[in-house]
Amino acid sequence: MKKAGSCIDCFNPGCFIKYCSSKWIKEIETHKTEVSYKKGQAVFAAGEFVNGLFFIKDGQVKVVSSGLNDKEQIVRLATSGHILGHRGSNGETYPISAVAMKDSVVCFVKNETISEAFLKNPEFTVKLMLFYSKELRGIEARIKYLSQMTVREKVAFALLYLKTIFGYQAQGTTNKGQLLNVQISRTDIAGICGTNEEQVIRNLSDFEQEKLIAKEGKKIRIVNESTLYGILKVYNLQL
Amino acid sequence: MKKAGSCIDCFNPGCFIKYCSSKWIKEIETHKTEVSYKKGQAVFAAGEFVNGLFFIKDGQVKVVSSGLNDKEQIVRLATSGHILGHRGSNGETYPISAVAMKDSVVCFVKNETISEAFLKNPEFTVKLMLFYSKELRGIEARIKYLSQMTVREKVAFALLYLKTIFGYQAQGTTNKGQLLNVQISRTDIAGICGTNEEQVIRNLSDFEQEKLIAKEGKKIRIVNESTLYGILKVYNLQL
DNA sequence: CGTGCTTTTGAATAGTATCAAGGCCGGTGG
DNA sequence: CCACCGGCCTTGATACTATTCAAAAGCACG
Repeated sequence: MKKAGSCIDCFNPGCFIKYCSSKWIKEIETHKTEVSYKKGQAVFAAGEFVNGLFFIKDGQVKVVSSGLNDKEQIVRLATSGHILGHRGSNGETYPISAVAMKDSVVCFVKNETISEAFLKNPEFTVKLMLFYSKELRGIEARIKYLSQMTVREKVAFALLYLKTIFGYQAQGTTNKGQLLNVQISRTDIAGICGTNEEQVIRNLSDFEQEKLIAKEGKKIRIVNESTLYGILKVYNLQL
Repeated sequence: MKKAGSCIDCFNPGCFIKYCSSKWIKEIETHKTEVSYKKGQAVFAAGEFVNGLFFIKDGQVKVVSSGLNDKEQIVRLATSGHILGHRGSNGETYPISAVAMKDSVVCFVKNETISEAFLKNPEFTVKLMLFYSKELRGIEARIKYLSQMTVREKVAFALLYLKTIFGYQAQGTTNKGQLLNVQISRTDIAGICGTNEEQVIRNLSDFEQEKLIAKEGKKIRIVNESTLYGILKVYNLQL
């Protein structure tokens, strides 16, 4: 952990702190901490006290909810510019955990600072509110897919969800599709789908045979995105 | 639809509008509309344009997402004091629908008014933001239950969710438990669970035999709430 | 006393989870 | 350099759970 650099010079264009007044950006700068996490490390864990708000400066994080016999459900995925851990006020504890999916840098602003910033920077607060409402919309779509889709559909959905959050690799584009910009285990994909490793593998193999995807090293190439969407068209989802 | 009465005199203690300055409460009063909906009527429907924000003054509303062959998933339940329909800005359309579960009164404030109110009333905005973050927490719990629970567990969860949102009837208390303050069809319970009518009925029948609940007219009496919670204890949920 | 709607029960089917076993690959140590 | 180990990935067989289909009973309403 270290005292962080300037927020004004921060390379992350999506960070909400930018919507504060310049006076308040400086205020937050002096009070925030910046922490680096290795792949697999927890940014926070279920049961810990909520002491503030996390802003992902650079990285990929999964928000997981550990349920029955170690089976973990991925509640949402987050990347640079996203917010983590604002789920209630001081004294409450996290109901879920956040784990780095690759080496990540996260800024932390403690409750007292952030609460005052909310009251003094309405535009900042509104942006954050809109972020939450967007998150809600996304998670409502996921509610539907978890409850009504077949496993095949869920796996297709998970791939498109990964694309929505993390996008494609710039250098991964060929005439045979695009490479997902994330390295994720079958178990974690199962965690997104609410199923198990084996089912994910079976369906990925099916997709590969149908030439919808290709496995490329540790990453997945989306060969035929529109057909993948087609699998889900009856749900008319808005990712 | 009619021009509404005073917000200051409003009997609904949970309404967020109360957090505005008195000047702004009057401003909102003059710009809002108050609409009554009959049971089964839509407050808004998927595909309509988002023009503002709904505040439930008095009633019970289900937010539904219609999916595969008319099977509808209940994304969340809302009651007096809750907010509906703030899922994006002007020009976007609702991805979901909101339907009155009983005769309800809902106040509507259009986008221009509410956006300005946000910027001028920081306390109001913060309260709303916290409401959304609380909603997120709730829906994240539901993600887990939809993906990992058995149907039996889901039905138990649905009953406790109904209790959390709508509570018990004041006059429904006896030494044999308490009456849920809502009239809901088996199909709608199935919509909460993400299963079908038949499974709900089978499990409700099981619960009745086990003396956890009792069917009383069109309503359900929770006879043994703690055992119902016990069914879900492995998930250590926070409702 | 039908008519239509919700609820209930049963039986057949399809889909999914679980269990078991083997393959692949990168790293480590002899 | 090769053999071994452990992690992740893959496949197949089996058991189970949930869905679907069908049919009938209960109930409110005109």
